[in-house]
Amino acid sequence: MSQSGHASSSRVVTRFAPSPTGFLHIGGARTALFNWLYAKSQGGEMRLRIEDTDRERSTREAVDAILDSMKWLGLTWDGPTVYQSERADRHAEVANQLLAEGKAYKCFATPEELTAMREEAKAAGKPPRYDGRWRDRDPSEAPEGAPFAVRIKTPMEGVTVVEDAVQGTVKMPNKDIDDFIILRSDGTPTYMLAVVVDDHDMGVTHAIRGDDHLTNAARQSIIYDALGWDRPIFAHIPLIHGPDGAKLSKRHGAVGAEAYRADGFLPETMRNYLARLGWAHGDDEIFSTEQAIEWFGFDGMGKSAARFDVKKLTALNAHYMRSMDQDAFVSALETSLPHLPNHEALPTPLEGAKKVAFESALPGLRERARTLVELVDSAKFLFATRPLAMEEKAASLLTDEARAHLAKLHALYSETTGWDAEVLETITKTYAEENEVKLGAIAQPLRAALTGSKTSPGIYDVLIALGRRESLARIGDAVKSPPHWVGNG
RNA sequence: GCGCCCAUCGUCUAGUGGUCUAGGACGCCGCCCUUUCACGGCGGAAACACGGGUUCGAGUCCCGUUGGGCGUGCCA
Repeated sequence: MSQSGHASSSRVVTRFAPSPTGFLHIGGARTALFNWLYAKSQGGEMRLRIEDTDRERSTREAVDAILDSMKWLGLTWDGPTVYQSERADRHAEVANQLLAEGKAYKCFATPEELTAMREEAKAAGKPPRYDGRWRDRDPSEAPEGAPFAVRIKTPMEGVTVVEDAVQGTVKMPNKDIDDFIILRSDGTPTYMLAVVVDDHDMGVTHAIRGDDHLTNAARQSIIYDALGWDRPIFAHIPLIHGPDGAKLSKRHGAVGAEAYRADGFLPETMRNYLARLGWAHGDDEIFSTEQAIEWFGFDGMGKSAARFDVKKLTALNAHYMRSMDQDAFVSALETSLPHLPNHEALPTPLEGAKKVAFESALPGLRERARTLVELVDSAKFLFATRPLAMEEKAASLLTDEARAHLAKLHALYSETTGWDAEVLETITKTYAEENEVKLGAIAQPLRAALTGSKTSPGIYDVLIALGRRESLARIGDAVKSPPHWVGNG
């Protein structure tokens, strides 16, 4: 194991260190994004470390889910994935070193003792901290073979100062930090020790994480100091809260990143939205990932918690839905499709005439859908089989009068040899003018006949996407049958 | 309880002592465009938590109050 001191190189190394106890939390996704953006912006690298020292709660499924979500979001990491649990020997080694140097000590207090200690302190109106009862006691006073945990000796006086890239100078009185455990009685490390040792050994130069860790930074600094190691630069970013300002939790809706994929949001949207939450580059709202990398820095970070706003996320997604180039969009759709609840609405594999129809309608569909889920819903009419199921409001458009118009239009459309938007528009508008009816009085029933719905892309686009044969057949259906039977179907 | 952090429209934010009668975005309302729905365009309502200082001058600096968050585990 490399002991080679702190990084003397100027290469930036950030890291994302989730604990695998569930899916990738949306807050975690943003932490990962910031670490990634900063590493990229500095020409450095981001490492990934799975903090699975709590064997009880860590699962393989959770690890897979987290990696899967990161991949979806396009957040790549450098080097091997480090599993903290595999480094237990190294952690114990460091704890023993501290023990040997007299900077840590064995504590033989039992869990019951500790609980009692806390309750007494609480009852007396004092802070519930470990009282240091074994700090200066000789281990020989403990019962033979009694289990012990290793605690670090926190300075009794003074303050521990953390220079934070986001929060500024933060001072914690040492009297308020107790002698916390670094090695459990079963010989495994606690989070506090493992983080310090791993960040050091991995050459991490910047620890960018949620500000729920801000007070931990002081504790970790005490370990760094005891070891004589340089601390990384800490950057504690504000947390994401729910719409009500409280900690983001299940009751606010989706908290897992993968849920947003299932809801039809694009990775581009997520990166842009998450980056904008707690960080800003002037008034820029919509920016590419490349721009974010170029602009990213701690000076753009805010200090206060931001509330997660699905409405704004949706609006941003709508933007990317219609502005991405077609190839990138199709690729994103294919990636997300299996995760969408309504994915069965699209034929798989999508090929031949269906593929042609879909791609033909796609620009018009994208313009109107805010999410991939909405897009898939709106594409259903393309693949519907005749006779079309019809929404009630659409059926009501097909009055006898409207159907009479459609019959004549059907005849006109049948006569034409070309089947392109220009020709169809000319025929339709000419018909409307000659018969002195508003275009809407024709276009709307036509839309109903073709899509079974009151809303759709432009009517000529629909005609084109459906093709001559299917379009004429659907119009014919509407002409032949009174609409009410369809609505009751 | 104790410690730490935070505080501009409903929400995300711009703002680094004078150009702020506070700007942008989402959302909301109205109008226009229009074959539907969207898109787009135009306009509108909407904020410096409160109280003291410092200063010629404070959204911007300091202190306090209030409110919110985090931490206080042999969880991470």
